[in-house]
Amino acid sequence: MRLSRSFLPTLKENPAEAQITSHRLMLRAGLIRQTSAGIYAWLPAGLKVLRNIANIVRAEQDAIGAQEMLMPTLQSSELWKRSGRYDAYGPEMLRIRDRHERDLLYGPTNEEMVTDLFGQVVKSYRELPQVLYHVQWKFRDEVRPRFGVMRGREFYMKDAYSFDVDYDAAVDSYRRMMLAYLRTFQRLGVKAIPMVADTGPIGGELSHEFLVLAPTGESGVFFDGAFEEQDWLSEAVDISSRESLAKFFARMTSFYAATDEKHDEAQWAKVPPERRREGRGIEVGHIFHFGRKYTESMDISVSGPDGAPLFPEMGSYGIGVSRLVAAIIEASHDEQGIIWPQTVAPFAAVIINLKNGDAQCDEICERLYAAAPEHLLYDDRAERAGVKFADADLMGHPWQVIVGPRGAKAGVVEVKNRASGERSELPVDAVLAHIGVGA
RNA sequence: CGGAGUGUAGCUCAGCCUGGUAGAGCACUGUGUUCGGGACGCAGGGGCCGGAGGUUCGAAUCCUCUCACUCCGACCA
Repeated sequence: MRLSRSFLPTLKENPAEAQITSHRLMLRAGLIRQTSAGIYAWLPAGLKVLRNIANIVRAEQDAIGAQEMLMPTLQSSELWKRSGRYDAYGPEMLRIRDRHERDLLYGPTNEEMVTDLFGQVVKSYRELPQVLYHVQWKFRDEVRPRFGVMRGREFYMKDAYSFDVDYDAAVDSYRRMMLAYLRTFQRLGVKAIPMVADTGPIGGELSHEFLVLAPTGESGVFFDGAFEEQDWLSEAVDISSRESLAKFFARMTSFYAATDEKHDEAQWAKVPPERRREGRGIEVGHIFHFGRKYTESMDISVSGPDGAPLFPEMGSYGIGVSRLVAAIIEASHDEQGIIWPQTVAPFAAVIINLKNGDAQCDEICERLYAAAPEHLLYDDRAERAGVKFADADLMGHPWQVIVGPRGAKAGVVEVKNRASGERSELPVDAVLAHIGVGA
């Protein structure tokens, strides 16, 4: 993308309505614009981030055998009346009436819909397990939306639903999902710690929340520092083996981790002092098993081995994709702006042309940019160097490729790493390999 | 939903108390100088002062209603 032609409105000043860092930076870096209270338009760069996150989430869901589908945002009230939640949900649910006076709602979640669809299709226990997910916009009419997309009313979320033949199989599904989540967050470049959670109004036994560590988090967290050392991406787990899943889960849960609400001083005392970590966290994911709550209340069954109706055991698993954009920024920024992890950054690098119109600078920039225009932002604006540097830092591209007349004469450019601040001079031909872009 | 506030140029804000032809900085357009960390000069463009009523010779300013947004609290992926 050429910055001179882009719809990427960076702001020098802080918008008055933005209170927290991530909200300020998202507005200033041109990622979002508010259109109503708690409702945001995602501008091109913001959308790229949202998609990058969602695609990593998808890859890890697919890897454990979950199948992506897409359910609508608007749902019929009938489904919710069947589960009894139409009346139970309260004013957080946005209720809509169509021209035929039929009651609809903008979905805050999809248990009812997915269970109904499942029941229409799956007729035998032999077809289990099934894990279905989608990434879709949801709406909860928060009394008081705030903190930008962190607590918006409309939000983008991945939610998955598992259907299993019995409790033990449901636990397997739960553990597979746990592994997928650990891998997802690791790939997203954030530290997200699973904490035992309340099962809340939905009920159930197995439940974990994932909290991204950030100083501005809303919950206090206590956890074993050994967690930070784990590499879940190379963890060898055979997801088709109950034994292997159990072993992985036992190891994972052997590390202490709890929010302040669930904190247990006695257990905490057993963690070696040098490994005790206290901090704050932002909830970005939640997994839980809730059994037959919906299959029974909605009367959705399959034929069991003995021919009798069998009500599948369910679990549901959410990741707040839009909230993650803000959470990642809360966890990764400095005075100058955002510091994107490479995997989610809207652009892998920005090419800063320090002297537009200089034949050598232009030529080098164009050559570099042509290698991967979709992954590179080319700052070809007729701005002064300081403006370009400031915007580059603000937008948080992992790499800055700085092309100035001095280096151009010698055939070198400067490469700056946004996270470490490290700078190095490289021959033009070595740049793309260095930053991991292009062929 | 209780309490408190704010709506004036694209952004940040002044002007309102004490009514009298709408302002600043940044941004934008033209131009010249400048040019590796948010430059400077000159010349410009841009506002139904959130909306509707009212008071008044005259309303951004006073009064009433309304809409929107923000903050504090209770609530929350």
